[in-house]
Amino acid sequence: MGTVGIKDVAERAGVSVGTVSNALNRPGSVRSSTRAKVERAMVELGFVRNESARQLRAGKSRLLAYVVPDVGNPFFTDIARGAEGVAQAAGLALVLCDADSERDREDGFLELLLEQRVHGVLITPIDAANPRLVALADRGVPVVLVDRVAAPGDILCSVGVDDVEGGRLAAEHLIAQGHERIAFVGSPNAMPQVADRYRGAVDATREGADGEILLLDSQRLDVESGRLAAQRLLGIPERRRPTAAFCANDLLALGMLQALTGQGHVVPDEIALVGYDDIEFAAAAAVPLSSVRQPRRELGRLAVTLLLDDAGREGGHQHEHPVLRPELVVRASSSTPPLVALRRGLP
Amino acid sequence: MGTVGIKDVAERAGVSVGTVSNALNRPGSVRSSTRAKVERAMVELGFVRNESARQLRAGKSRLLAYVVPDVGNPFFTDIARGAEGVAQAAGLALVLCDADSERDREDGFLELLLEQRVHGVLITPIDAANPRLVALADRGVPVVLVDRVAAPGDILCSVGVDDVEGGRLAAEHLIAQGHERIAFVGSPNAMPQVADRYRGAVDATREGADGEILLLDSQRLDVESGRLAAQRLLGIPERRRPTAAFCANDLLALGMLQALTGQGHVVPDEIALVGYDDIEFAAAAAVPLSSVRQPRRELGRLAVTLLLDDAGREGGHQHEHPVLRPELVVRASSSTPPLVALRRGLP
DNA sequence: CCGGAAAGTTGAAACGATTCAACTGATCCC
DNA sequence: GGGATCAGTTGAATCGTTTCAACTTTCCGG
Repeated sequence: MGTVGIKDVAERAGVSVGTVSNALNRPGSVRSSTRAKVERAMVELGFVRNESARQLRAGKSRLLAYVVPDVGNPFFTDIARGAEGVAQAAGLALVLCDADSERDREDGFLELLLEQRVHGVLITPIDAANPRLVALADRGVPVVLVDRVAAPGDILCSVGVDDVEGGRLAAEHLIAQGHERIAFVGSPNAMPQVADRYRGAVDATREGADGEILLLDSQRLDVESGRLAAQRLLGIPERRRPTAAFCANDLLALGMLQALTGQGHVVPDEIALVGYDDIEFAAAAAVPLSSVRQPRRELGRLAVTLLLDDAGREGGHQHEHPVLRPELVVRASSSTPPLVALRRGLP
Repeated sequence: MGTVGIKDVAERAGVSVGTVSNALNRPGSVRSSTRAKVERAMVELGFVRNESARQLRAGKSRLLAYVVPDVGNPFFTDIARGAEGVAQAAGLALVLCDADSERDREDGFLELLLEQRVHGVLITPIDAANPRLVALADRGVPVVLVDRVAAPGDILCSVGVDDVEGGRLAAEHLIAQGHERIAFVGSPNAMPQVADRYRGAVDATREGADGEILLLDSQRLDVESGRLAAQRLLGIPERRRPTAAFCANDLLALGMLQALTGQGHVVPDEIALVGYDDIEFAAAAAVPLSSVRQPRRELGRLAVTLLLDDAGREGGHQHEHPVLRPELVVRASSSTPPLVALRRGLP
């Protein structure tokens, strides 16, 4: 009574295996009375199609994978949500692979996915220069880099958000609120995304003329690092201390917020904060956090769309690199209250 | 130049396909000089094993899936982290499937996983009575229910946390802090986990004699619902208003915290808060949140361990239903400050 | 240097679904 | 009635790997 195959169904229904297969894949081409017989047999025997066998013949599976560096970060799960919708509409299932910030895991997944002959791979790579990515593409598995602005030599599709613009938006906003000394919290050297945000902020202060940016380097982008950054900020003598901080992501900003208010400093009066990503918890903070919102779901949707296009064409697929625009969401953490504004001589 | 198969490798290396397969799966049984030849051929041709074909023969894949109701909830991703470790050690890869709280999606994934003949399925089901779960197990796919305390008729493995105990811990703590009117925020009717937490809290007040519980029903367990619950709480005349709220999860508690402080109410002086799950953002809130911590990673590890045990035995596998103990983490949101304690006549 | 055990290698037969050219009957029209 | 057409149906070949009984080679003690 091992497993029920198409053959058992055929026998039971008194037809050939070809007919069962047709009933399954091209129902229209089978006389309805026959189809009924087959369907009944399938139910009676509890038949479940063996996807491995189908794949073996088809050469491709119906799985789409999104390899993320950290499933714990709501930013990525939101992208996944967006991607899932489009994937499902195309008859593909999206599964998530969590590399947990480890290259080895990421490599392990890529290897597995290649062996599985998955339909396609979305990935926010720990290192976009990983040769496995190109190897995958060479073997005919469409790959799309997610949350990545194309670099010159890129030969893969990618979707990204204009982080320079995002950094600029945040800094311009803070300057408009009257801040002249602004801290940037993050690690521009570790991640290109962060480098861009930093650059955008620096550009804005250059143009604004009377702003300056202080870099508070923070290797990791998590809540704990935010708390530490707050300590360092408070260690600066008050005369020279920045009156605002722009954080490379919301986790950092939340950490700072906690440390600052925990020590009696009022946000935004003493120190204004702007985060990045606009995760759900940003709005839910005790002092709702201003943040640069990335169109996450759109990013996911777009990524799958590109991937399907790539998979669709035979060979000649032009790789694309769309870049979306971020948007500043202003909340209490950076809205200068009237009194403070007056003190700073703002309109 | 289509795809490179084991046959091409065999030809190139001047051996038979059987030998290539052996070199791949039982390297010890192949003379090392032969193995070297084979390996070289594989590299030269860029051979990648076709997992579908292997599966077809083996009857089972090396994929483990965890079907979650909501990847956006850090609680589940932490469980996944725990699970991943054990899975990897066993040579299996764990993928996440996000049902997004929709039954149809969940069903879709289960169907797919069955067709893929996955090695096993972990699931935190939207509805544990879903017949597909048992169907899966009947077809020989090990299934483990996660975050589920076994109900009498259960014929699947499960791992859970004692939510009655968790509810009790939270309520006892609040009572010890001098609170006599306590609100429970959540939807005991929709989810058994929440029902248990509620029951534990009610039990505690019964025994504590001078406590009482007010149920603030909230269908969903997200931040937005928490904000709404806060409104309803504040709508109660102050004389009769609870002085503490125990929320069915941290998202609710964070929502309440935001709404309360946003309207000038001081937590914990006026209203104390306790959440559930102890997600990372709980500690990072502006008023750090007390919460009942569930051993999430341990839950994940245990689930995979059970699953592997189930998969290992031939037929006679005793289903197990371990239940772990939660732990209360007290932070500022429910620590009665000295002055208030004095007013309430506490030691 | 022989016999036999051990080690290494071979190749054909699975695994289960899909495909497709060939076949079978109907149906229709002149 | 004969030929053409068409809708359904058939079953053998195929996908790429694993398995395993049979075979060959190597090794060793006597």
